[in-house]
Amino acid sequence: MAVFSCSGVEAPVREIADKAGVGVGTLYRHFPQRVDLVVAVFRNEIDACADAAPALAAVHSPSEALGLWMQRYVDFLNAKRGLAAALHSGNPAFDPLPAYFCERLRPALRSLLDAAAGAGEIRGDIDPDDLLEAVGGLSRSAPNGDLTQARRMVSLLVDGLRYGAGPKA
Amino acid sequence: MAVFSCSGVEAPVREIADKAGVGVGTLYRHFPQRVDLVVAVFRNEIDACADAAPALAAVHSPSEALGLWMQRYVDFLNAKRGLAAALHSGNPAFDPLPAYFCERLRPALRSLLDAAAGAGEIRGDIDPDDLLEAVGGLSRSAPNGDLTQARRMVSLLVDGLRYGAGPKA
DNA sequence: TGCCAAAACGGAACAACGTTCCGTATATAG
DNA sequence: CTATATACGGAACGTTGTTCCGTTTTGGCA
Repeated sequence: MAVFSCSGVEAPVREIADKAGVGVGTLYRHFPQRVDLVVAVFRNEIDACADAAPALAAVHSPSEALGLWMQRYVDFLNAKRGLAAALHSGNPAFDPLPAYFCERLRPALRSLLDAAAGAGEIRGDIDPDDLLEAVGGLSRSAPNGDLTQARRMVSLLVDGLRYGAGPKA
Repeated sequence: MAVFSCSGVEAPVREIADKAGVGVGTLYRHFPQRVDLVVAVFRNEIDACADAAPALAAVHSPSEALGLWMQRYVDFLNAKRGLAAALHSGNPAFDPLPAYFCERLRPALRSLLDAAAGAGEIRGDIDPDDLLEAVGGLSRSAPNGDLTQARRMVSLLVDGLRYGAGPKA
């Protein structure tokens, strides 16, 4: 993961092995192909992002947790910009990743939305998928380094969720 | 071009040289980098597609020429599906290509639109860029081999252009 | 504790790739 | 016709992903 974010997804296997302090043979026993390595890293980061949801919910109010998680999600998308190209490279090894992406992130976000809606802090008619995709579009449209703009837009989006909040159904 | 459409854009340089009946040295004198080769092929196909416009206009009625060229454009997009991934690979050698794409194809389409609109066969408020992008989206959304669907949709689109046609302004 | 099979390791070795280089063949000018 | 310049072909180089095998470490049994 460190090598990927430093030297890009195209970093040589040897460099990764060196950084990990192991030989290439060891690396290949754990990840038979180069692609398996990047898939594993990607799944790992998806998991980390999904797991952040309950963690945030435990120590913040529902709508605060939602807002903080959305920013966390922006970070995730920004870090994975390099991988987006690899995903559409046609390599079938990447095919299951989008499904895993939804499978993990959608419930994570849904739990945050439900909690916030249940507490009457936001409106209740929000589809997690819409939101995930919207934030994706937002941070894709922003230029490379300027993720502060993406943050502002997402923050605006979350405020929008609060606007129509009514009392608990 | 033959090798690219047969073995994909990632075809080895040696294979291209063999197919061309020359040595790799000769190939590299004409195209110093592998990337230059695919850029040249791409520009070539853009030119061929753009040049098809006046050729079709010379032997068909304005709206027929427009419809035929749109189908020709679908073929072009379909053939270049493999290149689309390469274009977004971050290699700066590909940067000028999108501009060239617009520079050549926009006037080509505009001349067809103007001719058809001038003849009162289609409406006159169509933006070439909108159309190019729309067809791009149409043939991107269609599955791999099924370009007959893309053809039908594009044909529908062209019929739509005819719908609002009024007498010459 | 001492030994041995089994697993894990490291890095040299392989194949394929893009790219460079140089000896040879071809063309061109005088 | 010769001399120079240009174009050519393919062997050779460096770097990549991947495989292979000798060595080390591990873990259970006497």
